[in-house]
Amino acid sequence: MATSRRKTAPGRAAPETGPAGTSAAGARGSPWRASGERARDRQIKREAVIRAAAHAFNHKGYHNTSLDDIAAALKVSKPTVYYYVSNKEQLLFECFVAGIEPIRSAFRKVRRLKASARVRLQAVLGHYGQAVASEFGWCMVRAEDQDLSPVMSAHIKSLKSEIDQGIRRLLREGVQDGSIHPCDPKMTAFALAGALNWIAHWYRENQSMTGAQIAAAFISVFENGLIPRVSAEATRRTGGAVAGRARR
Amino acid sequence: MATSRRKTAPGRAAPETGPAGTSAAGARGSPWRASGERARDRQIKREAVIRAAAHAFNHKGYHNTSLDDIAAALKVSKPTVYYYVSNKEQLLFECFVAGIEPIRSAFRKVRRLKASARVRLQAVLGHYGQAVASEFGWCMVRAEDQDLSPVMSAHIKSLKSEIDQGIRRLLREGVQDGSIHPCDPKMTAFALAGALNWIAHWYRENQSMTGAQIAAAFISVFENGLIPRVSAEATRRTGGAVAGRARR
DNA sequence: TAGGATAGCTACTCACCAGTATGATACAGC
DNA sequence: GCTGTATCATACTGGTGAGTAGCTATCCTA
Repeated sequence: MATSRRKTAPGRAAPETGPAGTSAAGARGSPWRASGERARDRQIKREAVIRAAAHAFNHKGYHNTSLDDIAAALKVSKPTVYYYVSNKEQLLFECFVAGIEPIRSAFRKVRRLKASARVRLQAVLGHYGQAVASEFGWCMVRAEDQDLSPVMSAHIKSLKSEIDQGIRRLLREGVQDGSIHPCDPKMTAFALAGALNWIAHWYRENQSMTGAQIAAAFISVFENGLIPRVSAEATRRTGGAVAGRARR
Repeated sequence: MATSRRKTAPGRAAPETGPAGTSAAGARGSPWRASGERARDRQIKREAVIRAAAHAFNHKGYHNTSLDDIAAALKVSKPTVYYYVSNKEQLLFECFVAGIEPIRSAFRKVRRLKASARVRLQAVLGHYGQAVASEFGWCMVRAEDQDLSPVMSAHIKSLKSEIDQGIRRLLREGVQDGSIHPCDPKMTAFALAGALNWIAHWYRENQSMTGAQIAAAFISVFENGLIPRVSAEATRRTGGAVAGRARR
């Protein structure tokens, strides 16, 4: 607790979150090429550290993973890990960001689509499910406020909220354009996200289904609902643009 | 790791799981009444310990809660806590059991019902949701294999699996009796349980909705599905016993 | 009223682990 | 070859927290 923030190494201002966009000087044969290569090397190694951390957190949990474990997995020593990230918390945060980024990008992509809200939601949920089933899914889903400093916690909360609000918006739009059955957007968003988030608890690689397949199966459940449909096929084929005045 | 199990106090053979069944001699005015009262006292205190642990785990997480914290909350010292439970892991396990028991009991109750499988499932899920939103919900849902010894882990897994299988069975029965839309029972059970489990992540007491209300809202989402229903009301009123031959 | 069980406390031990001080090596640029 | 910076290791510190040793007090039974 009490967030013992350190002075983040005086010299090189740590790259922090950003993907350190190839720090100028590309690799076009210039005399600086070597230094550019170094920077790229560093970035690659940094990502390896984050990936190793995600893997370890995934399998043993955040608290049961020591930085020595992560270092050992990379066959380096602990200070080497600290050379690439400033502390354990930041490591979790980076994993979180790596996990959530694909979802944010899915929202952006979908925004350009000219389909019914339900179809757009479907696309987003598909990416969501895949992200949760990815290596970073666990970190994304399980990054607990409890384990993080207030600053990190707030940052993560806002990112999560962004996703939540995006889903709610699609739901509202769907109810309006008649492609989604009238519902409470808040509760429905919680139910959808919850089901998908939970994948991180039981899914492990090498399972019989891929993340995409699971997401598809879940979406089918969400869309149809438990109550039998008199004519599921017919309703399906209308592509969502059905009469939206279902009840009163 | 490596489970540094200690030798579990030689003297008093810890009560372990059993509810310490009122050690003979009831409480019917006999000279042993006092001792019976003592046993009851002990049981009450033990339950208070478990409840305090659940509360602390709930708010701060398992790893961020020390037994000193729990002791402090009860205004006793740490060894006193150890007087009632043998270790921290067992504490988590007891919380888990307390959380999952209502769900098991819901299955038992429902078994006697003479309704369609969907209605029975609905009842189970209602209790499930309420259990997850209870004080023990967090412990039930978040008891991680990673944090427990292999024995505990196996025990918990089997209890969880029992619930999962129960839901799948109701789904299969529902598809057969026509009260549930044809679906993959495994994936559907994962989706349903996942959505409900996730409640433990966001729900806190003093929220605007009660556990029962949330469960009801979720069930409505599950039942209707996202695709609009041509005649939701009509389908609803049939109480589930609709023509089961929806699609081939 | 002695003796044993019950219930609780203070004050420890011991292991683990995040994070660091310090120094060694490799390599780039001069 | 010389100097500064990047990269990594060994070996430490300091704090935290699970679990315990051993003592005290109280209550029950004989």
